[in-house]
Formats: sequence, C-alpha cells, structure tokens
Amino acid sequence: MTKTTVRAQQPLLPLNQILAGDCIEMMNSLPEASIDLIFADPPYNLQLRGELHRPDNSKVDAVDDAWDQFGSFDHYDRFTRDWLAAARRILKPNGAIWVIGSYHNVFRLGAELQNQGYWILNDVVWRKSNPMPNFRGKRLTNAHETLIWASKGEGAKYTFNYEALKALNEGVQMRSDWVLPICTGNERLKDDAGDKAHPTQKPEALLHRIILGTTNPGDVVLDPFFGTGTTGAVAKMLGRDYIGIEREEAYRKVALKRLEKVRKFDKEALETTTSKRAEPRVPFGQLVERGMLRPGEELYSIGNRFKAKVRADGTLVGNDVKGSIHQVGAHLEGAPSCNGWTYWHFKREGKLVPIDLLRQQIRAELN
Amino acid sequence: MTKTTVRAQQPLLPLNQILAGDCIEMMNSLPEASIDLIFADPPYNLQLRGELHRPDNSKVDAVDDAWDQFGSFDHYDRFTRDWLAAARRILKPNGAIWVIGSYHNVFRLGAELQNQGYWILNDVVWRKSNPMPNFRGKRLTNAHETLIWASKGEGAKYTFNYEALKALNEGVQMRSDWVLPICTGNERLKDDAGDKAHPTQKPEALLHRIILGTTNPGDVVLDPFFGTGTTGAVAKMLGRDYIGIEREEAYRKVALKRLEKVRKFDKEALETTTSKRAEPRVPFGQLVERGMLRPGEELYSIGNRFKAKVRADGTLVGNDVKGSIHQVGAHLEGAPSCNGWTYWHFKREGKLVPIDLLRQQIRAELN
DNA sequence: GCCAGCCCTGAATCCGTAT
DNA sequence: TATACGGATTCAGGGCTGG
Repeated sequence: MTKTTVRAQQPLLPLNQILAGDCIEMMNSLPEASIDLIFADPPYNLQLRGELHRPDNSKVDAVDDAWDQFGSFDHYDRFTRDWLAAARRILKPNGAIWVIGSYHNVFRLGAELQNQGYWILNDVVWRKSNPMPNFRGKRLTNAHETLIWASKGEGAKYTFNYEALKALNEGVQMRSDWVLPICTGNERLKDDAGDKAHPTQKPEALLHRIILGTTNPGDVVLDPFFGTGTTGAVAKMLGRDYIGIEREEAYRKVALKRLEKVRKFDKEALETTTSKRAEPRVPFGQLVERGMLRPGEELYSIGNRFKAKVRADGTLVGNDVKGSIHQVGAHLEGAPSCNGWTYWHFKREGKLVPIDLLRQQIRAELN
Repeated sequence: MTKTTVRAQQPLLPLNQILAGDCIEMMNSLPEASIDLIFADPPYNLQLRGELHRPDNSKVDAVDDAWDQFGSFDHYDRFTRDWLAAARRILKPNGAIWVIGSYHNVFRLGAELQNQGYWILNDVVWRKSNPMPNFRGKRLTNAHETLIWASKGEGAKYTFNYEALKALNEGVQMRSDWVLPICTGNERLKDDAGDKAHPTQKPEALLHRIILGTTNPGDVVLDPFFGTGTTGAVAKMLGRDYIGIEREEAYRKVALKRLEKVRKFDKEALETTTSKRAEPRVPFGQLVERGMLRPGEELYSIGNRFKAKVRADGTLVGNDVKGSIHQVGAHLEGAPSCNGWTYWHFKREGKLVPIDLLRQQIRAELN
C-alpha cells in the first residue's frame, strides 16, 4: 500500500471527533487498515468484594462503576477478544497498539494479543511516584500499572522515534520502566458536582511519551475507551489526529470541553531529534569523483593498524582484499561488520581524519 | 487441615535436597498440601531469530538452550498448565506461589494462574539497575522482569511479613516495584571452564525479599526449576527448608557445591540487600512531559543574554543550535560545559525562575 | 596500596533498502 | 520473494592491569 492510497482514505475517517457508542460497533464501522496507533485503557475487571475502607473508615472511591463489572474471566475474555479483533482490522499493516492494565486484567490482555498474532515489542511499567498505599498492610503497595506495546504482527515496520525518546531521557536510551506521577491536581478533571469526572483518568505525561515515541506528526491515533479524552488532548497538542470512542455521555461531555481548550504546540517545538538513518545516503565513490580523495591515496584504520588504497571506482584494496570501505574494514578486523565511514582515516597535515568528515561536508551541501 | 496433620507429613518430604528429573513428575511424587511456598522461574520461551552483536561487534551470548525452545504458544501453554496444576496439588491451603517471567511468557503464566483458581495478590516488577541495553535502538531497553505472587485461592490466609519488608525498605511500606541489580561479579557462578554456569541465574537479593516477606522460619520452599540453586541458598540462609527439582545434571552439580558452602543467617548477605539510595536522576524531558514547561515555551539564560525554545522531546533550540539544556547552554556561552539546570530560567509572573526549581519539585515527589 | 583506565558482560523475540 | 550489502547501534558495573 502506497502512501498516496492511505492518504486518499483519510477523508473518510471521522478525524478529531468523539464517536458515541459501543467501541466494537464503532470500530467495525471504520475502514480497515486506516489507523496508525491505538491506545486502549479497557475496563479492569476489578474483583472487589464489598467496599474498601481506609483505616479512618472513610470509603475509598473504588472503580466499581457498572461498566467495570464482569461476571467471570470467560465473559471478560470474550469481550477482550472481540475488541482486540476489531482494533486489529482497522490498524494499518505497520500500525501499533498500546494497552494498559493492572494484574487483574493485563495477563488476559497480553495473552489474547499474542493469540491474535499481535507481536509484543515491549511491556512497559508505569511506576507511580504517588500511589495509593495499601491500607491494611496485607499486600505490597500496588505502585504500578503495566502497558503493552505491540505491532500488528511479526516483522511489521512499526514506528519508533528512538532518538526523540533518548533526548527526552537526557541522552540515555529510554527504558521499559517509566516513573510518572498519577493524575492529580489541576490536571484531574472534575464534574459539575466537583467530584472526579472519571475514576481512572490517565496522566497526560504518559500519553506524551507514547505518542511522541511511537507515532509521527499527522498520524491518526484512535482510543476505543476514550473516557475524558487524555489521548485526544495529547494527540492534538503534538500535531496528531485523533478519533475517540466513548459510550458514556457524561465522559464525552467532559472530553469535548477539554479538547476545545487544547492548543497545538508550535511547529518548531514539534520537530524532534532524528536518527542518522534518516539522513541521505552518500556513496563513498562520490568522495573520489569529487576529488576529495585521490585514487591511489592511502587510508588508515582506526587504530592505524592497517592501511588500504583508494581505487578509482570507490573501492578499497588492502592486504589483497578488495571491496567497499565496509567490507575491507570488516575483513581486516575479522569482524562481522564494520562502519567504514568511522573506521577509515585519511592524512591531512600529518593528522589522521575520519573520512566521515568528508561525508558530512557533502551532506551539509545537500542541506 | 490442622497444623498437627501438616507437621506429621513433613518427615516424608525430601527436605534440603535436589531431586533429579522432570519437575512435573517429581512434584506428582510428593504428598499433597505439603509445601508452604513455591518459587518458579520457568523457561521464558524466547524466540530469538539470528545473532545479535553489540556496536563494538562483540557477540551477545544469547539464551538459546534447548530447554527454552517450544514449538508454539499451544505447546508452551500445555506445559504451563501441567506444571502449575502439579504445583497447586502440593501447596498447602494457605501456601503461595511466586513465578517470574518476561513479556514473552508472563501473560501466559498469569492467565493460567487465574484459570486454575490461584488468587493473584500482587504483580511485582523487578526493575534492573543494570540491564542489557537495546543495541540496535529499535525498542525500549528491556529493563525489568515481572513476578506474580498468588495464593492458592481467594480467601486463603497467606503469609505476609509486612513489618519485615517495611523495615527492609527503610521504614516505608514495600512497593510492588523492586530495584535490584542483576546477578554479576562474584555472585555469578562459573563452570570449570570459567563460563557462566547458568544463563539466567537470579540474584540472591531477589529471593531474599521473597522468602523473608512471604514465609516463616521452618517453612518448606520448593523450586521446580532449581537451576544453580539460588532459591535453596537463600532459604538455607534464612532458616527455611528447601526442595529443589532440576533436570540438568550440570546445574545440579553446581547447585550442590554452592549449597554446601551456605551458612544459615549469613549476616553479610542480609546487608547486601539494602541498597544505597542515590539522588534520583531527573531528565529535563520530564518537565515537558509533565506539563511543567510547554513545548514552544522560551527559556532565558542566567544573565538573560540568550534565549532558547523548548521542544517536545526535551531538547532546546536556540541560535540554530539544537540539543540538551547543557549542550545548548555550553554552545551559547562558548564554554566546554554548562549546567543547564542552573543556567536556564523560565518566566512566571514576569520573574525569571531557574528550571532547577522544577527538578526539585519532582525529586520531592519521589521521596 | 590506590586509582585510572581498559575490558568484559548481562533472559534480546534488536535493520532497511535496493536489486 | 530472496539475496546482497551499506552502515547504524550501548548502559552500568565488576574485575583486572599497570603505573
């Protein structure tokens, strides 16, 4: 499928809207292979027996809304199977899905993802910096939730903005454990009575990391359990399109109001750090063609242990081996591979300079 | 079943031994309802494709042992079902089980535990302080493994030493995420050739926390995938009895030698489990994710001579230079380095406030 | 004896594009 | 669809060596 084809489908999508209704029916009404990313925070199947009380006897406002009660694992598994299948149909071949859950439901979610052929890329732990303590001292403080990131299948080319996440983590690659506070304070939406509008509102920081890291600007992000619209809000800020599906009118109302107020970030602010792989490829032969290196000139290996001679066709010859800068380097080092650009050096005024410097000059000309 | 009845059965148990053979058969040969705690580290069913090399071209020593190979999820699920059922039969009514896994298998494990009627008490995340990085930059660093702690059924009176774990955690309630280093250095057992004796040896600190927190002295701890015997070693140190089951002769040999040397109440080993707590690193990107600074917002240098704009991935752009708060600061000042935290300021109510203030807020949340 | 620097290693589902 | 090949990619910590 070409980019053009996909783009042509997009006008059919109800972009930046909240669809009212059952998420399975609504997903089934959307065209197949049209969504870049799905974020899903399904009901948790919490097995609460009676009410939970704090030591001071105040009642904990547990997740016991009607939509969160399932009679059995069987019922819950059927529900999980159906919505994951509907999600799978509308995902683009190179799309991906994130689901979040706790130990009550995440093992059912993960197993069913695998059963349907989704390919798990990472499980991620959201480590809450301010969780609710375990009041009775009968278990460990339940201080995290689990997210699963999966592509549509093995071998799919999912989106991963490695460098952007690395930058977000101040230069060290992002790990699978994320320390973030729960959603409180001004960010926590209230209803007209002043109570929290949704029992499990997710923090925007969580969605920021997910959407920044696994989508590109202009992508379509769908959330089948939209709630108060955190996914939509962050998608909008980051210049992505969103589609929300929500059954409960009360939540849709809050979300709508919230989304109206959200502003997209500056274009400049949305540019993120990119990887070298995205830069244009420069064949080594160009350095010779352009006279930056002369045929017959000698190159020196990184530790100055080997040398090789440049040939007019942009290959090297050294120690009776001929081939590309990478092949000759790999052979001399006895290594499975070698980046010739950083391995080979030329001499200028007695100093050894990596040939990558010449590549950078060419790339700079190309802007 | 009364305590007396249980005690009467104990002499029949092969205490403090390593049983040679298949774990399902061996468990089936033990009397029912006789074990207090089971710790199980089953094969993870990793599905590795080719070889993996580090950027320095060295080869990663992968877990490619035959015992980790399963033909399909179906095959793995059958195996899981069978050993979990055998484990369930020998557990005392108030016994408990711990299993450990990664995203490859832990969802199958958790779902099957629930299917069999085990009652999940917590899922626990072992956050590795020194995980292997992701060398190709294609995913998040796989920096954790997941443990599941479950009782034999709903309403069972499992053992939980709340105060002991709280003490181990410097007086604060123990959480469901545990930061511990992987097993390296002298603790890592070597074979006669000097290679690691087992590819997946678990750290004693992990078992220390589990056995201390969820058994009592004199309890019987069984490990059906004994490997090099970490469970047995820690059980012995802590004055519990153990039963190990291991199929591979080479592992049994190493474990036997190890266990002979273990002394009960090894004070030194207890000390190593309490880790020193350093000031947590806070990446600048977190201020952006958390909405403390908005992408597109401007920061001002310490003398208000320069400004720069915040980007969504936590980098800055100013005077055509992009990079971390430290890099951009250093560049603008023409200095070799720069502490961006004290250099950059944001505007609030007309005043310039150093961004370090925001970092302090985050650190305060983290305790 | 101490310190700096080098080397090694850890449960990993780890490439993308052109031909 | 399979093959070829260019060339991008790592963090923390322990142990050892040499000065």
